[in-house]
Amino acid sequence: VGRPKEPLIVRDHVFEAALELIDRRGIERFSMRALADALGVSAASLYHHFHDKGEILDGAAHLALVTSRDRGAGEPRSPEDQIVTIVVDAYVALQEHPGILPVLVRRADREFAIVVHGSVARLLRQSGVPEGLVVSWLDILEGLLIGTAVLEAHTEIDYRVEATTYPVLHASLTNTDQTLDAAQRLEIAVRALLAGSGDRDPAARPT
Amino acid sequence: VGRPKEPLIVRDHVFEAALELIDRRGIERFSMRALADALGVSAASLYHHFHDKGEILDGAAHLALVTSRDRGAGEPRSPEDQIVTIVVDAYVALQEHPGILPVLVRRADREFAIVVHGSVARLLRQSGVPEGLVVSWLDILEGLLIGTAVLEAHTEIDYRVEATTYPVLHASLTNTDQTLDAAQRLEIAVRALLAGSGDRDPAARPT
DNA sequence: ACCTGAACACCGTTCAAGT
DNA sequence: ACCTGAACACCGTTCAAGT
Repeated sequence: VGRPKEPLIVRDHVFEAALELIDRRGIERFSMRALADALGVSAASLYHHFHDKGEILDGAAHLALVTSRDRGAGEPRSPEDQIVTIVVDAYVALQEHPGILPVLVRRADREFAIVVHGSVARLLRQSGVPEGLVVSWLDILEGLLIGTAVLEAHTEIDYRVEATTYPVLHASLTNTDQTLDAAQRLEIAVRALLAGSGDRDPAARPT
Repeated sequence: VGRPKEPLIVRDHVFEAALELIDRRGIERFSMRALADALGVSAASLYHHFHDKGEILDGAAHLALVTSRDRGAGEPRSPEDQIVTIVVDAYVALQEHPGILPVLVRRADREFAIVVHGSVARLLRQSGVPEGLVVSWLDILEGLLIGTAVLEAHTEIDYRVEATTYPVLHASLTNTDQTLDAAQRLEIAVRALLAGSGDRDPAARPT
């Protein structure tokens, strides 16, 4: 055909279509041709708007992360509570787009991270983490967040455990009354980490 | 040609060659043809020994994880110290094969995990974690481990942070005297988690 | 400037044919 | 039983050609 009056391809629409496709059919079946089909254009024309496939994946990943909700602006809360809320919210956002996880694992999205890091850094300081360790604790929290999302995206653990060889593990797997889901685990892990984060500089920590 | 007297393809050799190739040139450039070339056979013949590419990737991932060292059998140590050693050792093993990480993210290797889980489960019990929460704490530790490895495999953070918008983060990024490397972060994170893991059942925890 | 069909060099996998 | 070359249906990307 040829050049239309209005461009057929809009960057943001492409990212949305890509994320939608990845969420619905998985990253494995996502291809430039499949995306082009969904958009009603040819695969070749996508290269007029994007450098390569990676740029589209980055955009879709960014989109998945940015749609994090913003609850908890209610009553004043402790810095620890606020950090927990931020981390758990980010986890929920990740969880809603499990297909995009492999992309995040290979291509970090630092543009997103900076917003979260900015506020969490301040909260960490408030809760008594010394300035020189703030970045390290940010990395710890981010690692826990990503790892939790990655593990949860796997199919459930279903390994056979012999009671005689691994008695404790076997008993624990059988005793599932108190088992926590991923969001609950993340919350108590973050609380435990924050409780331990002040240990190195107790004087800076009120209470 | 035809059938040789001795089989040309041995499963374990294939896994070794695959891991070596992935470590050296990255998962992106790893293909059945490249692997076959390295082995001096044809790509088609690999399908006589493996169901598909995924089976080979699983074997390579398993190989990478199994080569975890076994230090620390020296003087008797606290359960916490032993857990720290196991987790950090597993991290080091992961770190030595960063190319295989994307494979681990998509395909969990539970056969490996069970060995680690068996001993860590026992140690968690010893350090005061109630039976019903052992599996949850195993998941937390595993999430932290995987997330730390994933984050570290990325190129370093190099984002621009404006001092006026994010004063605390900016100051912390500038103050790098105390910054910890990934293994150090993992160690203090695991210690903080273990310290917090007993809180729910303090009676079970001896001092 | 923007989009297209056709082509290039790949890829995982299958299969008839060889010994 | 084990290995092969050739083929199939894909893939990301490029490019001359169209308007």
